[in-house]
Amino acid sequence: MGDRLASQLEDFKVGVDNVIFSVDMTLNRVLVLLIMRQDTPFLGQWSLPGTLVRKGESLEDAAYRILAEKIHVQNIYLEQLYTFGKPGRDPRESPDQFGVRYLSVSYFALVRFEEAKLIADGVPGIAWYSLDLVPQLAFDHNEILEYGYRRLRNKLEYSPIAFDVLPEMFTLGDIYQLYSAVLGENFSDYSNFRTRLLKLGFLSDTGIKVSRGAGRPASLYRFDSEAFAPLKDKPMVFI
Amino acid sequence: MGDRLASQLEDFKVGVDNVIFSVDMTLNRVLVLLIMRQDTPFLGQWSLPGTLVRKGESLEDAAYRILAEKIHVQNIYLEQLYTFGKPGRDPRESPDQFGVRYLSVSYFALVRFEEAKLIADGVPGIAWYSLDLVPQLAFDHNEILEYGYRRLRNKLEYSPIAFDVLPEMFTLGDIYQLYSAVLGENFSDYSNFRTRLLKLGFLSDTGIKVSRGAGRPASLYRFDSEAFAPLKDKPMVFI
DNA sequence: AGTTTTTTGGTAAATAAAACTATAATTTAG
DNA sequence: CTAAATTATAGTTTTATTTACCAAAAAACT
Repeated sequence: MGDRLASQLEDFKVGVDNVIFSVDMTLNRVLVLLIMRQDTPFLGQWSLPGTLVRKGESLEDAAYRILAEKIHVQNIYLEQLYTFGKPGRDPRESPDQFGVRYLSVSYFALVRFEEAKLIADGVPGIAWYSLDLVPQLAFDHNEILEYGYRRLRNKLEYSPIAFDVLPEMFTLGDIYQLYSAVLGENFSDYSNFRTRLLKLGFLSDTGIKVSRGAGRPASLYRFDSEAFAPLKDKPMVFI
Repeated sequence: MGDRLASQLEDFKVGVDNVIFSVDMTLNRVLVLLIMRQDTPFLGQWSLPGTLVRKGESLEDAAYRILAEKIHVQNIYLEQLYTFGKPGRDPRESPDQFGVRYLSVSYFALVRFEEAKLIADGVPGIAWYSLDLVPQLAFDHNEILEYGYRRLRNKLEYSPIAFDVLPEMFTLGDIYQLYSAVLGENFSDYSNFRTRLLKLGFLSDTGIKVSRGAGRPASLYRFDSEAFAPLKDKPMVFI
């Protein structure tokens, strides 16, 4: 930083776009939250929920603001994803509208499906889309979503983010289902997956048994954040 | 994106700051490139090499422009690191200078020390700093550097970035030295490190032997990018 | 009542990681 | 010039982990 010729510099508006994932355990689908745009450009088209950063607002604050505007939910996992800034990525950057660029700082978020109540106020549409049914999105949002999905897959392998989309209590089969849905079928043997997971030492058995259709009833487990805390920085493998 | 009240929105200048790492194999030190600032704010203080993004320039282009301005070098590894945008991170964001924010998109770069010729034109200072001797930097650059160093350590474990800082030809001992310098002493047994590395299958022995002081001469190896290409997306462990 | 389904708790074989040993080829010290 | 020290290389052995597979338990389904 420190160019002399201010006239050469670009002026930016900075947007924050969120890739908000969730999982519907009953239908076993990975979901992403989409908003139907009510403004030009791309009016009426589906897009990632986003906003332009306001005065005095940090990027993360802006990301949380969108989240709070669109869904009522307790637990939110949020981390920065990537920054997209290719010239021309936003049609508002028309050459006649002299020297305004639109940057998008994207954030990656996870919420629990059952806890998340969508807020439809003021937007013509808001919906959880199954990942395989996502339509053509506004701007470069398909690319951003793709980036977010890659992050989701990667982090599932070495980080306990699954427990931010799973319900508070879950069966080991639920976790396996989630991993299968994201990482593809037969990514690992179920029995081995179970033992590996339990050996990590931060899943506590509540003792409560639930029957889901046929088969022996399963134990409900809970993520024990106190048991996890000291392991936070140790490398661990989930798959 | 799509706020109605344009007056609430912040106007940004966007900067790109590079965390450029290298390694001096003879002294076995990890190095980062620093620039002495010739402009206010922080005039005369050391900082990461950066620039403000120009009209029509992509973020990555800006990152490459800095690199090209500061060092002559063939091979460059470059990837986006993180975006820093907390209000007040740049003193030029004074409340009187109405509503201008400074965002920094940081990039992570690796170059080969012997091949990299520093270009001191127009700056009062440019230097490779050993990581343990880095002074207080301008802006939030110490934080950015810390972030970059974490990325360096992480990527060394599962990605072949070592070969972007090592010379074209290197001994297995060189790699071990590099890993020791970054990851700390005795991170692994040398003998086991060797066999693990060779088993990955993309280091080719040139047959050339070199003597570095005492001891049996070592074979020079070379990173075989063709042998690596098909393994690119397979998970692999270096340490 | 018997079959199917799912959870659960295992074992055995294959692989990989960690610890360790020995030898080769050089430089350095005496 | 020779012995000692040093570093590279090539193993082996032991231990731990991963993978593949098996079987009983506890429920639903037919």
